[in-house]
Amino acid sequence: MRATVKRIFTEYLSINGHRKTPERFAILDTIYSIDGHFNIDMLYQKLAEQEKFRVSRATLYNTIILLMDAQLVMKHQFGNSSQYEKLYNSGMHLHLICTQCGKVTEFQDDALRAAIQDTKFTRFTLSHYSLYVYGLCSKCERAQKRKRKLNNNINNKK
Amino acid sequence: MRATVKRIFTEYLSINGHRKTPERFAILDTIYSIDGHFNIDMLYQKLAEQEKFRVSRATLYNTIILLMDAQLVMKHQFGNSSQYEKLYNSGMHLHLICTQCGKVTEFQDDALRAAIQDTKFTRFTLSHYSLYVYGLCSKCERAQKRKRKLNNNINNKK
DNA sequence: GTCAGTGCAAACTTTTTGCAACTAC
DNA sequence: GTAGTTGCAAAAAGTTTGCACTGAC
Repeated sequence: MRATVKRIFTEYLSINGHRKTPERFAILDTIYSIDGHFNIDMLYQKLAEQEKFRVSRATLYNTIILLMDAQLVMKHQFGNSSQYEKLYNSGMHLHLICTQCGKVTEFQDDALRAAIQDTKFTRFTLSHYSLYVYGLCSKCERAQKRKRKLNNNINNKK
Repeated sequence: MRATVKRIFTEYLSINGHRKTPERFAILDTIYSIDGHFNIDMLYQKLAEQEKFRVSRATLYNTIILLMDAQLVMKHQFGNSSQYEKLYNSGMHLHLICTQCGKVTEFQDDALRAAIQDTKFTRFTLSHYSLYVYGLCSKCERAQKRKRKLNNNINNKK
């Protein structure tokens, strides 16, 4: 897996006339060692601790742009800071987001995946996708119900 | 439509013990006069020109949070600044995003919409959703092909 | 040797926060 | 009258940019 994405990235850099710097490969490798979402800060810290490399934030931003262009990384923006995710061989882009507590969960659903993949677009070539389903997680749903009941009682008494 | 969302918002404010300030209703009304996406800056300017109200950005951010909680507005984050969109009676949350030029297009597909709506989630209550399909628009696809051909020629000559 | 790429810090943009003034209740 | 809201300005958070230095080609 890591070897494969490294090859893809090398090829991408060659074709587009970019240099093959050690920083770029260290970043790619670190990204593919992370499961799930990460942001620039997490990536910065992970690189700082596990690798010998000290890579600046500016370089992280630069490299992420290349990796997105090479279809090796995708960007999400749930919260305040952008979240990224490895893209190669990773089908997990269906998200449940609780509008109350903000918790993000990934889920699997083959029927849904097929429906998206099979959709025909006019004048557009699909490369990848991401679905965000908003609603209430079970915890917040229960809290909401309690709250409503409480407010109804107050309003009825008025 | 505007009257309906105003009623929903009024109810929401009552139930949650928030005040019914003129600023809040002016913001709601302006949002529902906008078609498609908008960001805080656009909303600020629109309010400044069309309404008598001068509403600060802080108030816009505060109110948007209430409107999201009341399920009247949803938030996207494509580019740098957050984009928002009215949510009531609006089914257009399927987006095509060109990874090259960044163009965002909304599209309709009833089969896809049904597939999403019919998906059963465990311990999660769907309220709304948003699908982002990434790829190349026809313009950038053509540009990409030209570029690849050019690079192949260069590499072959080497 | 050359120029793309890097690190650093400053600049910029967007969003959040603190506080005094205001007003819906 | 009294909290919840607002406006303003300052602060914070995230990202981009300018510039001198470095190293891949």
